[in-house]
Amino acid sequence: MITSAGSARGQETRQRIVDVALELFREHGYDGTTMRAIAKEARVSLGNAYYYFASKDDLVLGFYDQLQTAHESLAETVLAQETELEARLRGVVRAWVDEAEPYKDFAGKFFRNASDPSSPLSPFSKESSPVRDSAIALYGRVLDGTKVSPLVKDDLPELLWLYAMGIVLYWVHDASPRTAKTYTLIERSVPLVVKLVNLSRYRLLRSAVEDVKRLLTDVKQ
Amino acid sequence: MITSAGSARGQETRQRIVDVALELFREHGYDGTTMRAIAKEARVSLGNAYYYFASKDDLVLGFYDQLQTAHESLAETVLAQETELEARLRGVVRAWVDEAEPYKDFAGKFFRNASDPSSPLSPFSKESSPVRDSAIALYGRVLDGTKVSPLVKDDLPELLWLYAMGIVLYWVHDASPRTAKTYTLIERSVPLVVKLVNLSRYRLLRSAVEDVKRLLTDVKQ
DNA sequence: GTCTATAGTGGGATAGAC
DNA sequence: GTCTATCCCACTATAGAC
Repeated sequence: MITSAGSARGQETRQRIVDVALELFREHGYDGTTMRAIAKEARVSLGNAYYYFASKDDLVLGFYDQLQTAHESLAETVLAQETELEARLRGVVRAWVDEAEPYKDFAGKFFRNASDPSSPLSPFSKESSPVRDSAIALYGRVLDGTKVSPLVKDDLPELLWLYAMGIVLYWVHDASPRTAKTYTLIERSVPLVVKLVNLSRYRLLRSAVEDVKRLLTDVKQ
Repeated sequence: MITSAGSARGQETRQRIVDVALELFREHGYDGTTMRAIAKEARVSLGNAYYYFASKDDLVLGFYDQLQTAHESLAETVLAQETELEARLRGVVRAWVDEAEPYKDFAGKFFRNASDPSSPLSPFSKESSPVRDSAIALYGRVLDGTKVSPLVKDDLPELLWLYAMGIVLYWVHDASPRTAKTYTLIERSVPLVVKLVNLSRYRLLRSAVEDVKRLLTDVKQ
């Protein structure tokens, strides 16, 4: 969330606006939905809608937030069942695609803004850092109970999140029926990622791993 | 360019609009530049500007086109001098960053366009735009005269281009002074990429290479 | 702090005459 | 190909109610 708590009534209004917005987005697309229509449908004044959301784009952050929460709870059921890194990672990434499916049609519009660095919607922006942090934390939990070289354990959550962002990027552009190709990509790439992670155990690759780690610290913004 | 030729006078008007737009974008940023201001400065009516460019974003595509051409010619001088894969790749990628530098402030807006799946310019879209093809071809020329395993030679141009897209993605979000961090990233990652390419020579990794190749063919849109 | 109502402004985009 | 006139809508401003 962007704003701090507020009263119960405020939270309710806020939620109602997000809900209505998502419904209308799904129905008429992002551009086809006006702030006036959202306000009307949510039974608030236009000004009041802007009281809660600084801009139309800002509403999308509410969507991110909701999606993240839904993903988290779906992911937890996966993590409760699976113990192998491969199954855990695949399950969690798949859960995101499952969860986001109904919004596929207008996700492109969001992503368009999200890839603008000056937009608060950018996954790398300051504004989305709470969402980002909890997403990264989720990929940290993917590693729970698995055997991972301590050499990379600290960096892995962020790297796995980055990998998942790559999947999202692909998904947004995936026009195959029911995004079948995205599922194929996950199926095929997760084992590769896991192999790579396991390789980091070997002495032989220690210097290469150190190289990558140094690259990351130097280059992290 | 998007539209076909048109008359000489039309081409002139069109070019004038692009030139003015780039100048104003650089001066006041993308959002700070209105279509009205562009039209006025280019001495055409607002409607006439829209005759040539379907949208404000569309104007940015003119910029992309111009940048691509400039990059290619700068890259050629690099390729004429260097013979080692590492130096060639580093030089070509650096050339892009050098060339794009003056436009850094509003380059994000361009990137936004490119990552819109519904945009024909989307670098990941099926209908390969000529610009994308010539960019990939450029990374093919990076390999000229270098020793690369025939197992990967066919896929490498596209993969190197993908790597370069990753650098661009980073650059767009890079807020360090004179994008120093992007240059660091190039400096550190190019050797890793080259090492990886050289590793593909070894029998030991043949199955892994085949895995990746199969992944690519299955997942290519 | 939450909300209404209303009246703007600015700028992207379009229609249709010439 | 070029214009003028207009539309639409995100967003702002303001003044006040509870």
